[in-house]
Amino acid sequence: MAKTGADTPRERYRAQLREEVKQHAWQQIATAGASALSLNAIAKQMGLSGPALYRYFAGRDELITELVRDAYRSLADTLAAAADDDGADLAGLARALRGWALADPQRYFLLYGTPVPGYHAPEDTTAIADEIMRTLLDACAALAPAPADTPGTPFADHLAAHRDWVGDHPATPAALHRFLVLWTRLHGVLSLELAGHFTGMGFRPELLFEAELDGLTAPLA
Amino acid sequence: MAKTGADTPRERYRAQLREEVKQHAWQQIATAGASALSLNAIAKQMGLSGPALYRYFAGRDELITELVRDAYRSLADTLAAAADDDGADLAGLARALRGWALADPQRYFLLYGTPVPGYHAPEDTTAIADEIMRTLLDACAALAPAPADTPGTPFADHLAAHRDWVGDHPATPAALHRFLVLWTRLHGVLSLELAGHFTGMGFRPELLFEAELDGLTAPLA
DNA sequence: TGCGTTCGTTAGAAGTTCTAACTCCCCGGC
DNA sequence: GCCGGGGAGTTAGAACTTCTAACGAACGCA
Repeated sequence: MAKTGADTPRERYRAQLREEVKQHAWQQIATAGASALSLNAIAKQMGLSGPALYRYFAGRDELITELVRDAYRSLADTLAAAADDDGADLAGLARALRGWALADPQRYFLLYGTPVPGYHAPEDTTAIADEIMRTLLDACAALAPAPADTPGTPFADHLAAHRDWVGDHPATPAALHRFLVLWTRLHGVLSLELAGHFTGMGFRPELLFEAELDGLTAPLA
Repeated sequence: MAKTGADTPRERYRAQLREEVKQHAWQQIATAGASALSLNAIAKQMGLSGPALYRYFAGRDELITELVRDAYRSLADTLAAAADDDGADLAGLARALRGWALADPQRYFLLYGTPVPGYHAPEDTTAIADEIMRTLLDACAALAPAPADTPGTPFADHLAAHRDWVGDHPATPAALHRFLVLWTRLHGVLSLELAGHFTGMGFRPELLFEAELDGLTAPLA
């Protein structure tokens, strides 16, 4: 291997301290949001003084990038585990996504919330994001094994002509459409719920989530 | 009237300067996001020096609250105009919402994006938000005039028992369900599109939006 | 014309990110 | 076993931010 990481004791210490910083950062993000993340405050919490952390992170942006990477990784692993457990069952995946989002709303928002205008995610983080998409797409493709004879929706026809983004995935246009609908509908319910737009309305958001899920396992309208 | 506002020339000047500050703030938000909003930078742009703006806004939070209020007002007016033009046509309302969001994505995110953890919207802004919801709910209620005989979805049954939030609106549980589905699905597509999660995928997001809209005018699954 | 309100200013406190320079100690080679 | 290099942590400081306080000056109303 090229860079195993934990070679010398110094590198081990370095990795450990980086991990500790990230732990404090998550705690801070969960309580005050990503925009309120302060390297200074983290340093003070750890008993260090200000600029010490700049030995470990080039700046606030690199720390956030690292957090984004970890969050994507966590979600990808969670969904992969759910796919293994339930045999790529779509409802199981959706509920795993919901559980993951509810466990730490700010972490979900860090990935799928309001983007920071200047910030561009590095290549490797988008690769993990693609992995997440592929897990969901697999489940959609497995749901309707052979709908090649059905004509598909008009939007599916459009997708058939623009499927570069799926690479060599053997999903049918109908499966692609189902995946996009799955993604956007679940995100719609989840993000509004996490943002608190349903509070005070009295009804239970999880029932809306389940209702949307029921519609997604049935044929699309 | 109690406070007409533009009484004395001083008050007129005051209102005008407040408006000018907000204009610069929107410009700044559109390019760098809401979290990067700087009163100092706005003052410099206007040829004033730092603390001068504190005569007009108690602080950053009050400015943001004012912007939120204006954004809600703008969206409410846009939807109301669309409802008048198209006779409360649901598709027309949805397209008006989409157009409004695309015109200034950061403005949409300010209302429906990642919430600021510490911030709580004042009473009057939530009142305008309710007005927006009511416009959409009206269109949903008008779409299916008398479906009282149909049993409705399981989630609609749940809504029938928890409809305090609609006040005295005469919408059926099915209409409530349709409204929530409309809102969450449109927000799902819109927010992911505005956040750039579809860029690089090649397909046209507006077709996905229209496809979801087609499903919403038909009976729910 | 004069007085008071309000405006805009500068000064300054407390916070942030981040750079620069300095000390100190630990680890590895000899 | 020692001794030098490099990494760790420190303080100082620049350039920002929000926001308060105190000051002069200008404007408007009576």
